[in-house]
Amino acid sequence: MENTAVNTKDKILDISQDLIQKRGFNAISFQDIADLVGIKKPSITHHFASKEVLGIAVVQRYRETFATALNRLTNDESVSARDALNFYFTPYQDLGETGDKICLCASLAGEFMALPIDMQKEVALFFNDHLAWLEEILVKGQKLGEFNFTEKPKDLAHLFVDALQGALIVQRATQNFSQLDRIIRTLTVKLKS
Amino acid sequence: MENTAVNTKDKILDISQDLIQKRGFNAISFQDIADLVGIKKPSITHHFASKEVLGIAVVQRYRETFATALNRLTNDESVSARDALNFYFTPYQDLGETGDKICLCASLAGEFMALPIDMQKEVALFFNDHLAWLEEILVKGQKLGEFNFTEKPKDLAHLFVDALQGALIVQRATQNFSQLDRIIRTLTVKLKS
DNA sequence: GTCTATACAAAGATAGAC
DNA sequence: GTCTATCTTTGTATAGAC
Repeated sequence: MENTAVNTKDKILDISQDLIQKRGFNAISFQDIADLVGIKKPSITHHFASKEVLGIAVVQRYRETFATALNRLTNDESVSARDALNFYFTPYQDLGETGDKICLCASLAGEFMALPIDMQKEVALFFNDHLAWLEEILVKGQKLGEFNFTEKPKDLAHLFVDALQGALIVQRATQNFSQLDRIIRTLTVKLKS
Repeated sequence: MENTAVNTKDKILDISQDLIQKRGFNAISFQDIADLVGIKKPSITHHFASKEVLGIAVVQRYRETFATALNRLTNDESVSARDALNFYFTPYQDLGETGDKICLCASLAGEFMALPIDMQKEVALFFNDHLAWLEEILVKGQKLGEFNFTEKPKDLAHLFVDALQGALIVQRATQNFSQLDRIIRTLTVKLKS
């Protein structure tokens, strides 16, 4: 999940993502992005034809970065279900520590009806990716005796995604930055085998 | 939680709230509001001096409406903890059924860093109100033997708020509209005494 | 209390020089 | 690939008539 761009195009993507996670898509402008990248406003157009095109690129990259990381975990037989789940929490924990950023897709989902349709599709894919991955991990962990729970795996996967995304949103607003860690503990305690 | 305004000022508040719940604060304009209210754009200024003033009024009213309803439940001795909790779910369920709206404060919290400071404060108060109320109800239900759970009431209150808010956000994006009801069931099953 | 008219700034986007 | 210059639209806000 590193963002250390060398070329301008990636810098634009990095800074746009950062700004959206802080303020949302509709509250940022080419001017904001250009200022932080260190170029002039119209130069962005050379890399991304429109704000919509830029927005789509940002979400797509974000979703694919997660998909790749999650698939790697699932395919690696040496990684236990519990380790995989713990690894899943780390990006949320990193976001929580920033104090001013939430998940890109939570930010976009908050203004969902004001998004271009192609951005909406990417956001939906992101959540569905995560729900499916979590369900798979929970089933795997249950089968191998790592987890012990009575809920349906699908319901528990929903609970995890909703609670984690909600926790980041709520804790940023309330400035109560221990909340995410507490939620993670509350969620995982129920998996004790 | 009814919104059937008779005067223009309340109509502006109602429509603004509705639009923010759908699209967020930064994505809406006086023009959008005026069109739906059926007046001209500058007429809004007569009722609310600025967009910020309007925004503050919308959140404040929203927060106070909830606070009043929740306090009524807490003060009414004839209402059991379980009934109070079930009543707490109904606004979320109503929102879930719209298919395109989320909690006003979740929408605002998603673009938190792009909000005027006084709107931020109102949003924070809203969440803290709900967290405190839920904790109180959980403690009460536990004492009276209505609920049976092992988590700390504060942690469970966090889980409820985060999961409910998260569920509305995620289900709107994924168009999977059974998710909120499933989350509510998942959450309440753990309270079975 | 609502309107028309307008001011002013900022938005996204394009053209064309370098 | 980045710039300056410019276009067009839209945003919030104000002035003043009715």
